[in-house]
Amino acid sequence: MSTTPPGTPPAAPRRATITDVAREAGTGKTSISRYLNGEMSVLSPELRARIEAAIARLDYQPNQMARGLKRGRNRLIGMLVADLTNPYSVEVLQGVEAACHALGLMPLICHAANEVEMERRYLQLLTTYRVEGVIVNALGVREETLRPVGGGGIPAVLVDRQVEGLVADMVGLDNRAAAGLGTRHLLEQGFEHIWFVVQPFERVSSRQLRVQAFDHAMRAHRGVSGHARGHTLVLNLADAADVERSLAGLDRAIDAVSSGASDGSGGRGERGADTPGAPARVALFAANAPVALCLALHLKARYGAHWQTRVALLSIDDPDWAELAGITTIRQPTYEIGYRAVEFLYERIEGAQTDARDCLLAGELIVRASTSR
Amino acid sequence: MSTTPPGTPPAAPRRATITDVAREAGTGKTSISRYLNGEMSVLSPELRARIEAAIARLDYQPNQMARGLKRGRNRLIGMLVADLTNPYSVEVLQGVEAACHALGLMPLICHAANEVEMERRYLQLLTTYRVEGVIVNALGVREETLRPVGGGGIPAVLVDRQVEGLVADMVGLDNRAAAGLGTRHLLEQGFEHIWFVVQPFERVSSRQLRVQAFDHAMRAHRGVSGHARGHTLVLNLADAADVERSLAGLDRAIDAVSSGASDGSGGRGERGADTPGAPARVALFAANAPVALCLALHLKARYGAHWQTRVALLSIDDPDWAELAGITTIRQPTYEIGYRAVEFLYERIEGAQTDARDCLLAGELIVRASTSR
DNA sequence: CTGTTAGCGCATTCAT
DNA sequence: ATGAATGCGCTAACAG
Repeated sequence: MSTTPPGTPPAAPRRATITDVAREAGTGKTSISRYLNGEMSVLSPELRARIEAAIARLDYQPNQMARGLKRGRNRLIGMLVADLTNPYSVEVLQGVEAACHALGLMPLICHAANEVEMERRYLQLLTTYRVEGVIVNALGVREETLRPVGGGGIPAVLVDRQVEGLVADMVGLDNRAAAGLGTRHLLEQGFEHIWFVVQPFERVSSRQLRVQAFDHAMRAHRGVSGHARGHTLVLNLADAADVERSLAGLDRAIDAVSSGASDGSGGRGERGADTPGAPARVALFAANAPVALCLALHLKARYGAHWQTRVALLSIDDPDWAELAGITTIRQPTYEIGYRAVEFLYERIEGAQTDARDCLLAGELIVRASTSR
Repeated sequence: MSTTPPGTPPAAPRRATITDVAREAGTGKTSISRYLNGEMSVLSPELRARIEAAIARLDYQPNQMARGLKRGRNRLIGMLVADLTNPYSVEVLQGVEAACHALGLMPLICHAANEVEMERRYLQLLTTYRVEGVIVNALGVREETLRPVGGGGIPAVLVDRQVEGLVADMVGLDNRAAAGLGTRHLLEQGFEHIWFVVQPFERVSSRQLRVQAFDHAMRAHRGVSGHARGHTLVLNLADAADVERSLAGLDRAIDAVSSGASDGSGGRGERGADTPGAPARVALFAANAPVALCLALHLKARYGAHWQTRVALLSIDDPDWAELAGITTIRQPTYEIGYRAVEFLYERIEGAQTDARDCLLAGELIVRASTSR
């Protein structure tokens, strides 16, 4: 017969289709379809058994593409990630995956690698694959390139960053609260000069919010009791030259502060690692993990392994190496961010018509050695 | 007319189809299809212009699903990643993406989060979406669950790990060479006790190879001049209790070595951070970054910030924090691994019938403070 | 309960 | 050079 001998599955040259199964089971395609969609109550046990057998024999797997084409939904959602290199993104992803899993969705993950052009390309590609919705954590998307998405197009929810001009659900860290939390921590620790270091804003709303909140907290402090001073430094990590320039400036500024207080060892500071005479009074507040890493590497190069005794460091984001390096951080509820994003998206896919919602989740301060005096 | 007024694209409730475009352009669907497939030579400039206009007006985007259904290939490939948390994976991914981009493929990234069950699920899901091939970097897939794949099924290429019983292309680090390289480095540095620390083998061939190469290098050394001793420690990172137990054992062993040479402070070793009297003669060789991080964290907890003066650490994989922590590593050519994997896969998708090939790429030793004496 | 029919959006013969 | 017809694999009315 045409039945495949049990021991030797000669690797089907062509995947079986629903028609094959129908023939094999001696019935119509409809019944097969019904079986696939779990409409068991409407199938005689006898038929059902035959179908089951046929499916097994043919190792049949329904073609999702075809199903999608027919019913108009393919259970695919797009997940646009600006930078997978950032542990934050990976963690969010885990939440997304878990939620998708739970809701029967399949996330199509697109990694734009910090390239705005890539983001555009992927967004368009996702559209082309007719994803039912997208979760966007992008660097440079503008309202226009997201036009097909969001509004009248496919549902979208933003992660971490708002997109100007686009009304869509958003879920992310409560940036104001987080930056305030961090700033106050540094103030309480008695640091007198605090630099908030952040990447160029591009279109990333969260970066702006964090800076603003930092400024706000600094001002509030000055109003009360403080004399601490806050500064902002923009660091374009994508541009090595710019980074070097900016860090050199930062170094000079730090030297000025130090010399003004203890020894006058300004200039290029020849690894003053072993002179903890002048307790650190300057702190760096990194807006996210990549920035923090860049700063830490620089500080280590400049002050040696004991750089922590010279300048304090605090970072939003809590990468796994923070513990190892002993860096105080503000951990984001990444997993939950991802999970909620999918939930929001799902509601809209299912037709919910609510206004755009914002879901701001709180960060958690994790104090380590880098900010203790 | 039904033409949409230029200024107000009221957000198409339903995406335009090829039929819409045909109607809009006043022609048949065939011509549209030809236009989409770049068969320009066969279209009158006049018609071509009309089509272009219609497409623009309707913001038409061909439905990839439908195309795929028709022509039997959807340009989708699956990329199964065991653990995105491991920077190695993300880096490989970048290579994969670049190659896909160049070849007109769309990678469907699946993150199994170190769960064998997930791997099975995703593999089956990919099959269901009729991907044209898969790149597999999995933890526990067996030949059987990969049966539909590989052999007679869809093309597959393995990354980093071989799958027993499955004949498929493989690309990854030259593990033997890399482990040998690392071992010899430690030997040259004069370390006398070296522990190779690795996660449970599961079905991961690369882990076995690394251990073997380590043993081999140690034996070779003993044969010549050495008296250094090599040990192996299996660390199940997924099981906190096991980790604790194993590390405790390691601690005792290290203490034994130390006491045998200088002071006899065995036992629980109360943070001997400030007794650099006994130069480190023991080294830990981590089989990959997650293991290295685990070890580093433990050492730091036990010996304090100066743990590096007590025991050396070397790791395969070169995560970004290695530089910060000053850990010697063997960097894998991750990007290239990903790129090559896609190239291999593409060849097979295009019908190449070569035997299974192995592509072993060399690792690069990056010496940092953690292994200098 | 079960089978027949008619498309989903597109690429492809095959005519014209 | 162009269009009409057919079918990819599947679901969703409609009949029986």
